[in-house]
Amino acid sequence: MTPVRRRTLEILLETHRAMGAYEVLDRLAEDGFGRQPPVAYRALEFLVEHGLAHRLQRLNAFAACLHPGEEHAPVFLICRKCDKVAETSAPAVRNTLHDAAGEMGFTVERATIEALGLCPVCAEGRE
Amino acid sequence: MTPVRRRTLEILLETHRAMGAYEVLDRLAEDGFGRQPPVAYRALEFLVEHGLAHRLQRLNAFAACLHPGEEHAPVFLICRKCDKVAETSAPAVRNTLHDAAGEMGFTVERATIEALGLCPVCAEGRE
DNA sequence: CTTGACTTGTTATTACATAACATGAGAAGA
DNA sequence: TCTTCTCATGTTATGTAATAACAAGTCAAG
Repeated sequence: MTPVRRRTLEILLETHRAMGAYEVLDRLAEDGFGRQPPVAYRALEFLVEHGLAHRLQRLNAFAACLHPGEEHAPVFLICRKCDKVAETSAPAVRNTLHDAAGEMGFTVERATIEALGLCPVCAEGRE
Repeated sequence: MTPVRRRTLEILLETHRAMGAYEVLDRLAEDGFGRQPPVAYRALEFLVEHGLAHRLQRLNAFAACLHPGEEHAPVFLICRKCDKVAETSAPAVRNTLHDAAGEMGFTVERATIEALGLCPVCAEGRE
C-alpha cells in the first residue's frame, strides 16, 4: 500500500459515491500526485485486484469496497439520482447464477451484478 | 423498423458475438449507411429500447436479444476467450436481487447481471 | 554494488460516446 | 394541395474513458 494507492482509497471512501477515474485523478493531482490518466487507473486497478474497491460497469466508475477482506458476493444498488452506491451481499444471487451457468456448461469466473434505481432518500423526495 | 435498424439487428444476429458500436458501424458503412458514430449508436439504442438487443457493460459492447418479446430477466454469460455471448434467463436471480434491495428500501428499476468466464467449447481446448 | 522486481511518472494514442445542427421523407390536418 | 409537425438519417465537432510504450527512481536479495 503506497501513498497514491492509499490516497485513492481514501478518496473513494470519503465521497462514498461512484467516481469516474478522471474524477479521482483530479483529486490526486490536487494532492500533488501525477496528472496523467494511468496514475489513477493503476491505483484503481490495484485496489480492485486486492478487493479494496469495485468497478461499476454501468457508470464506468469505481467505488470503494465496503466489506474488504470478507469473502463476499457484491451486489450494487446504484441510485440514478444521487449516484450513491449501496453495496450489499447476496450469496443467493451468486449461487443461482453459478447454478444456471453450470447447467449450460459455462464456467463463471467473475460476475457483475448491478441494479439501477432509487435509494430510499431520493425515493422520498420528488423525483 | 427502418433499414439501418434492421441491418444493425441482422449484423448482431449474424455474428452472435458481443460487438462494439464501432465494429457495427464499420459493417453498416460497408452496406452504404453513414460512417459516423451516431448512426450506429442510435440504431443500437433503438434496438435496446425495444428489447431487441442488450448492452453489455463489461465489454462496452452490444448483443442481439435472443428472446425478444418475451418478458425476461436476461443473464449474460460472456466467454472471455471467443467473446461469444450466451443469454439465459434466471428469474430466481432477479427475484433474489429485488428482495435483497427491497429490504434496504432500494427500488430496483433496471439490473445488469453479467458473468465472465469460459464457454463449454473454449473450456475444452487449451486456455 | 549490482541485479531484478516494482512503483511512479511521462507522452502519445486509441477507443467509446454524445452534443448540436442540417436535411429529407412521410403523416396529419387546414 | 399545401403546410406543418414529427422523426429518421446524416453531418461536424467535441467530450470522455482507457491504454500502450517508455523513462526514471526505489529498494531488497544476492
